[in-house]
Amino acid sequence: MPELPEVETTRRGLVPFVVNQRIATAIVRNHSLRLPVPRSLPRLVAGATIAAVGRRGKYLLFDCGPGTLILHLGMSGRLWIVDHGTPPEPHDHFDLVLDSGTVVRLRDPRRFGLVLWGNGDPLRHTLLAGIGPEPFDAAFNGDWLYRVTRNRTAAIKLVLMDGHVVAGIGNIYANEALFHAGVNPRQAAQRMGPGRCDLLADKIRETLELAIGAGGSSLRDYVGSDGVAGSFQSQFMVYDRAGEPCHRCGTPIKGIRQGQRSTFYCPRCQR
DNA sequence: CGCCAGGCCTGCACGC
DNA sequence: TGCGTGCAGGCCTGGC
Repeated sequence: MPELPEVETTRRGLVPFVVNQRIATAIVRNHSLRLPVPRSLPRLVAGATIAAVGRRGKYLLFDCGPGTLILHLGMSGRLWIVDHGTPPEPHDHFDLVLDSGTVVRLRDPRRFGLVLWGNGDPLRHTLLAGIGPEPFDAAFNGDWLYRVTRNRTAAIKLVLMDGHVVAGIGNIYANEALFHAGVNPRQAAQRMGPGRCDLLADKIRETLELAIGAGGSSLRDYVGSDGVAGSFQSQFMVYDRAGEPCHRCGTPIKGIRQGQRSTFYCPRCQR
């Protein structure tokens, strides 16, 4: 599901509908997400005005003044805008009802998502405190990547997907960024030299930027909050292309398993 | 039927 | 004894 580009697309789609809007109430139809939705949530958000919608990694942060509504879309979560009175469908677990008559609705069939409340600085919340630098932050660069990969014997792809190393990169964009950097996903992280770390950091940013520009990738469940499907999947170079010819050199794309996840790469372009 | 799917936390075993 | 590390398992539904 949604990785950084999809969450960022969602965030941008929500902003015009929710910023400076007052929350009338919240409706929790199913408390059993990856962690229980707090029983007190409706009481906490009712009457608050949403000052901003932020993002940290794949977490969405609704700034409600003294506290923050924290949402994570998990694997199959989708957040979008419906009119007040729109009947909920199966897996519509959570509504944020605004005074304006707009409803922010969470649908998440697999229920790996999260709806939480954070008091004070949301970045100090246990689940957010340890997240690595944002890819578009100055703190994320080749130097950082070089530093955090020292002594890491794990494959570079697994390290990229570790949220403590860099925020927001999941399976799709790890695969895609490694292709664009010409790095073999099985490469031991510690064997990446400074030059390759620089290149990889650049390609991560580039890949994510392009995906955000395309409104993210629409696979299975994901559609942007404006209801418009993203189109970046048409630009996938390797993801889900096992056996198909590399767009650059024609060599069949390889599909392997790493850490119980699917990896795709071009054995010729990625060394 | 079994396997796979965009995430990520926890717990365990291991080596230093 | 403690740490970093790296796996496996778990949470769920739906599609093939």
